[in-house]
Amino acid sequence: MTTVLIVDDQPLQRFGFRMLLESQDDMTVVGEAGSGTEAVRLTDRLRPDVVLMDIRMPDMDGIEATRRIVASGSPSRVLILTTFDLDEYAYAGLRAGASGFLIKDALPEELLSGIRAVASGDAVVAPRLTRRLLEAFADHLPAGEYGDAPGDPAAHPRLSSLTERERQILTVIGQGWTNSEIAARLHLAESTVKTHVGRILAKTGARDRVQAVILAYDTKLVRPA
Amino acid sequence: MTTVLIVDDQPLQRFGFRMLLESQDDMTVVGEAGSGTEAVRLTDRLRPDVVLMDIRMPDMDGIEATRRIVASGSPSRVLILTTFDLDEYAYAGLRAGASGFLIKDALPEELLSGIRAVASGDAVVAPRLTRRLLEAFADHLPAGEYGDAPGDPAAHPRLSSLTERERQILTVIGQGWTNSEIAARLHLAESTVKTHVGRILAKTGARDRVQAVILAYDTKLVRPA
DNA sequence: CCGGGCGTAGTACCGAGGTACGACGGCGAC
DNA sequence: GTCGCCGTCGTACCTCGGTACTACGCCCGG
Repeated sequence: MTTVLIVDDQPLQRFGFRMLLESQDDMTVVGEAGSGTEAVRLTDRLRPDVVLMDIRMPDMDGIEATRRIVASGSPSRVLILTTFDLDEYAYAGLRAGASGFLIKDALPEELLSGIRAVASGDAVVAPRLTRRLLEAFADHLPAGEYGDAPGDPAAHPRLSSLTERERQILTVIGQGWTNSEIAARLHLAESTVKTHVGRILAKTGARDRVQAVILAYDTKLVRPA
Repeated sequence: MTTVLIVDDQPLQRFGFRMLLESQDDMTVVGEAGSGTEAVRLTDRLRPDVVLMDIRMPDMDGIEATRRIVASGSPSRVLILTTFDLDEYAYAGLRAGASGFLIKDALPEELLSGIRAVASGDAVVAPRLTRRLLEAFADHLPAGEYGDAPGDPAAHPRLSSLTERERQILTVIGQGWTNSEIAARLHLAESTVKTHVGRILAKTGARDRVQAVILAYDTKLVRPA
């Protein structure tokens, strides 16, 4: 039986979670907390398998509460659950030692399987966040036996307004391709490529493709050979 | 409709995946590949939304194939799927630019939802791996600045034939300056700058200043901001 | 002294790159 | 439905970059 502590400042929200969890015969809600300080205190006392932690709370937010719970050496694992998919939250939450990070728009089944995964010692991150986390932390991944890789786009402020397609075009610009080469290899008209390039320059503030290349390197969109 | 390319050296395995995917009315298998080289070729030709990539294959493994697909600027996203949950594989695969990494013991539903997540631009990692990845993140987050070895750019073979002046010009090219800017700031005529640039391109084999910029970064003549 | 590398400078030419439009189909949000 | 974003394609125009070739003064080494 997986024991869960629900932490959220909204009673209605807690109620919904409780109903969902109690409907599962392998889970039980052992307590509820409405603030960070209460969460820390109850976790220490109840020692639940999983703490379902909201972020935005009065008194002490979920990140800080997570940090204290983890730092206390508690065996309880923290699964952060929030309305917001802001990167900083995920970043901070995981740094604080959370075992997972899900967004509240997740399907009920996803939440349940997430809780089970966390309870069994695994970890989960909402797919929407996983992508950005990987991008942000690809640099810091330990090198495997396969050596260096060309890495992947980084979520960088100057690139944030680019569409997926534009980021892709910028990548190949960074690899030194001419417009006509880009057109040929991506099966596009050169005029289309020019349109994309123009928009990339406008959005990033780069003056020409040379500065776009520099930007691509600086943001680690492309990497030195 | 999500288009998928199945890459696995075992025909029986491919058959199983095909059956599973084709049973979904929002997915279609557009091709199969039995090796890494074939995977790269077919991805370029078929441009599937998702490439379901096995790791252990003859000829070229899935990691290298992933690296090439991503480096080519392809819009296709790679979801690595393997029997082994070895960390190095996950690290290498994600560093290679994969959008996801699942283990073959996953439930069919998990595979399907993973494919959908990846197709929609998100990313997924098997929970069993997620935990260790997060630990790796945590370890490497505070680290940050571990600089590269000094390395004298001048020693690089492609730069060795450049004169001091040419290396200087190449450096400022690498900083994004136009010919006229270089002329103004170095108190030269633009024609002189053009002469230098032309010689630099000839000596280094770079086709244009864009490739010269890339060369400057690759040889560490200039470094990311 | 003279050859040769180097840095400087010029002219002429042309193609690639970038700008400024306009246009259209698809698709998701409202 | 309708609006707006995205990706696509087109035309026209002009600038910048790169090539080709020539030329001159400097300094060093033979």
